Amino acid sequence: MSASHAPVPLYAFAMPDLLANLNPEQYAAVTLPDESALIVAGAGSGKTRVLTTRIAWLIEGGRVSPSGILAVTFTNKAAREMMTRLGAMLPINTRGMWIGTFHGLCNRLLRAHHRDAGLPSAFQILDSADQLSAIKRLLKANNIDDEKYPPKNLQYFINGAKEEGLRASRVDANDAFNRRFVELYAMYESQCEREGVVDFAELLLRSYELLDSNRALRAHYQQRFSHILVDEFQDTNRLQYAWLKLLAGEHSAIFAVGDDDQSIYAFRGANVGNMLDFEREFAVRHRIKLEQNYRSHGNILDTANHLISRNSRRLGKDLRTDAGAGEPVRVYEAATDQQEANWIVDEIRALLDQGMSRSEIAILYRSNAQSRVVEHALVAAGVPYKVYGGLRFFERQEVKHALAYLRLIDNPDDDTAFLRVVNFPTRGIGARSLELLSDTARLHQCSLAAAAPLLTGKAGAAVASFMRLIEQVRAETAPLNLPETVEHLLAASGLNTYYEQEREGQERLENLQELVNAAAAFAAEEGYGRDVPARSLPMAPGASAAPALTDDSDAVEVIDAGAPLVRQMTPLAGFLSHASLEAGDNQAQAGQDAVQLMTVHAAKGLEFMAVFISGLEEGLFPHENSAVEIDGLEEERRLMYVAITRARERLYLSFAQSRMLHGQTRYNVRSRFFDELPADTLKWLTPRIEAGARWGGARDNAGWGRDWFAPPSHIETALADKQRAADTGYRTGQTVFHNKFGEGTIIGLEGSGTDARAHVSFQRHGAKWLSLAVAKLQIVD
DNA sequence: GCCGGGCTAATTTTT
DNA sequence: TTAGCCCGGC
Repeated sequence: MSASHAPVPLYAFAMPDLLANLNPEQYAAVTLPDESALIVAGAGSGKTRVLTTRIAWLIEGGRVSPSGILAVTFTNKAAREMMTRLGAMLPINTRGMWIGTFHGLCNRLLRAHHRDAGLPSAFQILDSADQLSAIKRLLKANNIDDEKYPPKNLQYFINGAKEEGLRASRVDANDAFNRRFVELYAMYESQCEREGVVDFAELLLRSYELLDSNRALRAHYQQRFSHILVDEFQDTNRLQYAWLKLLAGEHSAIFAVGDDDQSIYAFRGANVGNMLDFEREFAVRHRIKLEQNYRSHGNILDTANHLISRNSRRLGKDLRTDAGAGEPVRVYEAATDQQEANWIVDEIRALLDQGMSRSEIAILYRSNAQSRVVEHALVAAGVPYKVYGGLRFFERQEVKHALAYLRLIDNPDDDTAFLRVVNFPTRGIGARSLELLSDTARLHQCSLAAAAPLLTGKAGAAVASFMRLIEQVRAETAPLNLPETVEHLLAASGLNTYYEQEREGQERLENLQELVNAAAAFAAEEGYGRDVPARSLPMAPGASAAPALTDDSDAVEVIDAGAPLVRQMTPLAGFLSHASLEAGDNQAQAGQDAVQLMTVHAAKGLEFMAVFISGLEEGLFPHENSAVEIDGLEEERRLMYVAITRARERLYLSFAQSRMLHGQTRYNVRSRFFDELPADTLKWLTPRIEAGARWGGARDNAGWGRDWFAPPSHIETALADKQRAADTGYRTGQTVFHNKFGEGTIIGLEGSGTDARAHVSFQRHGAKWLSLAVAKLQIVD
């Protein structure tokens, strides 16, 4: 019998320990009754601690068994952290618990119920790059002009639609261009279906639909997960919110933790509004604010509080600290970006001399391109540094090649994988042969692998020999465990030989060997014995195939009584999922103790003793593109807020009068954020010159962006006429022209009057929400 | 099939 | 400025 039916207190006597050292707000949050609650957790307020302690407290008090918990995060790192901390608090095995990322948990769900979800048992996950190449292939196969329908945009469009919960059949299409997009979306869906692959958004949407359409399954999970805990709630998109709501049902309690002031991912679909929707729709009675900050000194917090108070529509929050005021926030104005970089390096050297370690120092910037100057200065000064945001392990080409072979072994219909390695290493299968093959496949509506035997002639022979290779590797690896399978494949595929002969192949070879290690580590971590073949399900017969859950309640029991659901995956399928869902470390160089360089976005969730925020110039930070985005300036301000609150003791702000950008010297004005910071926490190292004095005339905050992107007057006039003509004058499906982003299609409209917004899918810039009052959109007929 | 020149575009990013 | 992509030539 599963533990879920008999929750038993584990260590009742340990409870005081668990709750010791919590401040009153934290305590209140952790010990809330069994109903939905919103925890507004400020930066550095012990958010993760509250989340994990809440879980521990629920389990310990016998309110729920570990299997009744579902805890969801956005990143694998956060999920791991939660499991580690929980494991330290309670003597339980956290591995079997449903703690993971949205995508990871959805993957688990779909593996367990792949049949009900309409997926093959060995379905594979496309990462963004795979998805893009699948889309390119789709366009090519159907002779579609990729100038007119850029693959990137189609990808954006498809993912955007999925994240709104919309299948192609339900997307609005009013003009020919838009209809074509929807049509391509539908074709993409059937291509994925045929190949047995799902993209990231599909994991979410598919599992949402699975629960939505299958009453028994839904009831089962709703009942099972009586407590759902969500981290970084402000980052959830609409589909994730809907998914949570569906899973919670009528009776489960959602413990949502988030910070509206740290919402910086609107551009990828995050909807802060989910916080208020949640309060309303779940009749939340408890909103608890965690405002006690354990990270930063007073001056730093005051600076952050003051800045963010400028934002409207906040839930409202002021961070406080028991630490003293500490050092003032130092501000430096440089003549050039190079001088700015040199100053930063000088200050860093002073900090290092004082004994601060390099890894406690971070240099933050708004966009990646800004790292170059700083890197130069660091190299010149001989200061070791680490840049975050490079290629990750599973994204390296040699690793992707190897994974493609593994995928083919598991699922030969995976055309993305097929095309990636059919001629790598080269085996004389050129573009001509592949064209023939893909024509054949299209004709028979089948995968490339399935079409291979139908191909005749020289091309047919070459492809057949490749298929024999795959077949042979498949047979040879049947008895092998996961790392052995990878090892064998590296040899049999010719990848090893290829990189051995390659002049600069040494590092790639090492990465391939590292892949074997990663496979071994994965197998060990998941508890697969060395004798478990990579493509077998180590379960009792009968339970190996996930029972199809229909409206038969007996079948539901089988799942609960069986082994953990993760075992519904073979080691290989699990490893491939792992590779797609967790691309690995995001750091370029490995260096031991190094100064940390990253974008502000990448710094979210981290903290450092000393933080430098560089490039604080109008157009850069706040970024000029944000000017035309809905609430763009407020999001930039939140971004600045996140940046400031990363610092524990030292905070340095800097900007440069001129900066090399896009090969040209740009002359910038200091960021408006300086005018929004409190004067008494700042210490100007260079003379502070009042805004406007240098450039003549005050800046117009209200018209953020208006001057910069004013379209030609004839467009403005035409637009004004149309706006006067009827309401906003826009409708979805219309093709519009934007002065900066070019042509796009309106895929959604919201609000009215000055608040009216349009969701526009641009051909070259992706989908953006634009304020109709600010952005000038010309209707193209 | 590979190399290199020319063209283009250049926020932020996890899964 | 520079990185990535495409196309043309060998």
